[in-house]
Amino acid sequence: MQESYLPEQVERDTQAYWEQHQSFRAVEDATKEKFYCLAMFPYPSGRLHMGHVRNYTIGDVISRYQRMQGKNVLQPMGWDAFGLPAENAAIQNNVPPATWTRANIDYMRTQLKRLGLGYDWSRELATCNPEYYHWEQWLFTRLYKKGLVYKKTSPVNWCPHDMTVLANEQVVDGRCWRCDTTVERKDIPQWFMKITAYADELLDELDNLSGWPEQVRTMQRNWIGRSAGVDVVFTIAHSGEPLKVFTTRPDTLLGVTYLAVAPEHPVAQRAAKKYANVAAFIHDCAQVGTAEAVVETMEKKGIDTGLLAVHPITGDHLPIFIANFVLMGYGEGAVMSVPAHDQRDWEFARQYGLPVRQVITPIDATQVDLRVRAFTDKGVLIHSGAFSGMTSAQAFEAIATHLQKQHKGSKRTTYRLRDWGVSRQRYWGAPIPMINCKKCGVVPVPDAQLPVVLPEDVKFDGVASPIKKMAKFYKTTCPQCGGAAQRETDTFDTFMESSWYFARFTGPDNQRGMLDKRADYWLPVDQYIGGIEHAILHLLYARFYHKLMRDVGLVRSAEPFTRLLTQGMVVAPTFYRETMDNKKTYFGPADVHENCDERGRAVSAVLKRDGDAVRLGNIEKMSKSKNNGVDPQQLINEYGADTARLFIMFAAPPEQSLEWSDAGVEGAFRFLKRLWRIVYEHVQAGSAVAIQPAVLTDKQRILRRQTHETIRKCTDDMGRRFTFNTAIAAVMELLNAVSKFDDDSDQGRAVVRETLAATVLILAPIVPHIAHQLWQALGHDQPVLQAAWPLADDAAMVRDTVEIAVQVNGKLRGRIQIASDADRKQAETAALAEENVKRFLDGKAIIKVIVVPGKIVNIVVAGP
RNA sequence: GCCCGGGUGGUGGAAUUGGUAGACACGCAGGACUUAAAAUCCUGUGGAUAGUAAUAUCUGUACGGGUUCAACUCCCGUCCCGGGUACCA
Repeated sequence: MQESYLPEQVERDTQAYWEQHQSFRAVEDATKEKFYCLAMFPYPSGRLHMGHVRNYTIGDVISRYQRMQGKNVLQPMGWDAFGLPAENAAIQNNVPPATWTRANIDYMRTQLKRLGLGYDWSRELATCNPEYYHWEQWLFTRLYKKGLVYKKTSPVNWCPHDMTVLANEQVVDGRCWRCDTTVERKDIPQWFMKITAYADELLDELDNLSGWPEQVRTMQRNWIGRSAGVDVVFTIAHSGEPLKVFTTRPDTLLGVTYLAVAPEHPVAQRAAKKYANVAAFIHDCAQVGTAEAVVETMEKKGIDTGLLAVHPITGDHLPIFIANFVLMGYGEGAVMSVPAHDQRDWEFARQYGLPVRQVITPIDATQVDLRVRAFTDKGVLIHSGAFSGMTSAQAFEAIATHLQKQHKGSKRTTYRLRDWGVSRQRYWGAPIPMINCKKCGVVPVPDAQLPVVLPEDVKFDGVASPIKKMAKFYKTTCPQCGGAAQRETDTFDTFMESSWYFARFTGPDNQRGMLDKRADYWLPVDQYIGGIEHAILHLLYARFYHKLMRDVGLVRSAEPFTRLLTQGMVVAPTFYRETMDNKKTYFGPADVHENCDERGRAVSAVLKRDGDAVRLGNIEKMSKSKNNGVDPQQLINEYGADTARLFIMFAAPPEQSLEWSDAGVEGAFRFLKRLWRIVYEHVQAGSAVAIQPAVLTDKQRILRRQTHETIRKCTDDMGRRFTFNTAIAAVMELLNAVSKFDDDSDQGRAVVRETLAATVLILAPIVPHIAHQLWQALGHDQPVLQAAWPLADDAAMVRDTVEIAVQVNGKLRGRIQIASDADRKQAETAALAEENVKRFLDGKAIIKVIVVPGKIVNIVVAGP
């Protein structure tokens, strides 16, 4: 054993050992309990950042911990390789997205290997490979035949200057990020998957996902947003045409004072033909992107169409407005407005001088002032004819029934969840396997012609997808009639690939099918780990996809991920400069020098390169687009992978977001050096005998007790709570105790040997390289990788006395030592006898005494 | 706007079921070792007051209220920060 800790050498040797022994190769074995541990695969952006290090270290720690519990562990890794950044790089640097992406993968793979992550690399996959997306295309054509896939028009962000579709990220303050042109909404035909057909199951199954954080389940519930409501049919005066709206508050129907329709609604279009100002308003409404956050925060505007609607119950004539916040395609594209009982309607009515008609009054009959705001709670109906006096709940049923009888409405369950639009007008994605034939219409590509391979040798001569102009790609023959036909040139949303990769890892070499029986050995994933930013979209799509695969007979389970750990983001400051045309250029934290105030907060910053000021942005998740990722490479080069892993795990519990700072890395490194030295000095002094518990001295017993208490705590922290930071802290305390323990006797050394062995075993999942070496040094023939997790011995943890706190009126006044088996009476007597406590009881009447065994005694006295 | 989180010393964080706030670590200060430095080791470290000191008292978990014998923890309200918001992944 080396005297000093040389991480580079330790890590090189250990990794060579793993490589040589194929230590992480996962093999299906029906006789062993399996554990499939998966961390969300990365987008190959170029280099790892600290968020990756955190994500993959957590996964590796859990994998290694489970392995020490005797499980047959699968931990794979792959690449979410399609996506927008590759196209941006292609446009900027004139390099094909495939080339750029594969180079990034190669570099990032070496970085992951350097971190010592125990992956079964034989299962590696990249979603941009035809062998992968082949099966996604295959499934899509199956779903088309099942009626779960359809085409409809839907709005996109359109840049009229670049003549291209923009992602929401490419729209900055309503303008194109490249040319600063105001973005427009434009309707184009796109493919959709019927996720709403699974809405009930996706919602109801959340109740059974007990291994998921409640927070994530709540977010998904709200996102799916099942609500009961009523379709209400108004009619347009004069023409008598129906105008359907949906409401979750039919009890307020008698309070409707106007209707509002989307600018794209046929009623609005008709009014536009008649009135120039209406046409201008509609044109105005389209000058905004499609993002919900933008639509919901923009100024609410409307215009009167001049048309009137007839109320289905009262027959009143109500104005029909066009409103910029009503969206075509969500629901009916038209809403009924009840200013008295909906805050947005109230504000709109006030702005345009529309009447406010109260029809609900609070149950407790308190006064409501509708001049101040809308009253949005449920209550009792007034001014509602035959329905007056009913509660909101009663009126819901009564009004729905009434409308149904009159054929003017019916009850309906709706979802906030919308069908999944999977078409992208981009190049770097999996081609949608559909053919458009003039004669036969849409025809799916037959199985024998799959995969539809994306041409990789392309040049970007503009910003548009090159395959849209590539006849070689899109010209084809119709599989049905044999005539000339065109391929779909749109590609899939990249969420398609990430929705089933977890399943493909069970058999990535399968050339004949999407999945095989290995899937049912490994699935579902026992532990999934990834950023909280994926709480809704990715995790919901993956759940949906899993059910789709189940329903075509590929898997048996209903849900893909049994337990979910959502790690908090690693966030970092952003720095940018703004040009005259509002374009922002972001600079990495490594290229910037921050000036801090006396409290350590950054107040200004300059670019190191030129010394000129840059602006401070928000502190955000590390990302390519904001250029605020911190590359772990320097850290690893300087201190080694174990220090990097230990530091990131010690910095905070995994679910908490973490503002990046490398202050404290030294501490992690110091700890490993200390551990190495203590083990070195211990083994240099010779071997150790077996512990004889009966003959131990008090000090020996105390150290041994702390060892076993630490094992117990760390087992809970690492196996159940996932609070690796507190497990590490407990091990640090244990090591502090060992260095204070000065006893060279045989039994003294035996106790130290046991403590050091436990320390190495507990740390093995976190710092596997140093643990591998130290385990050998402590005299074990088997590698630590094959060692079992240590067991806490109850007999070693027995305590004779415990310290408990004594409070008077809830304030701490003293501490007492009492026998650990003392009863309440004994604890109370001891507490009352404590000197400082007696001072506070002096001359006061004791009202009661609360005893919490093993914790606290609180004496409640009268008076001040 | 809406949905979901978070806010504790100079810093990262601990307090697991309502029961001793600040474990562990960083930083800082002082000391030991050294010709010196690095490394290492030891001691102290929320704020205030009193005391030579041991120690004691008051105060303190974003802010304002409340429940309770007892609140970082539960409830109501406010502010600030982060994530998502369906084409960033």
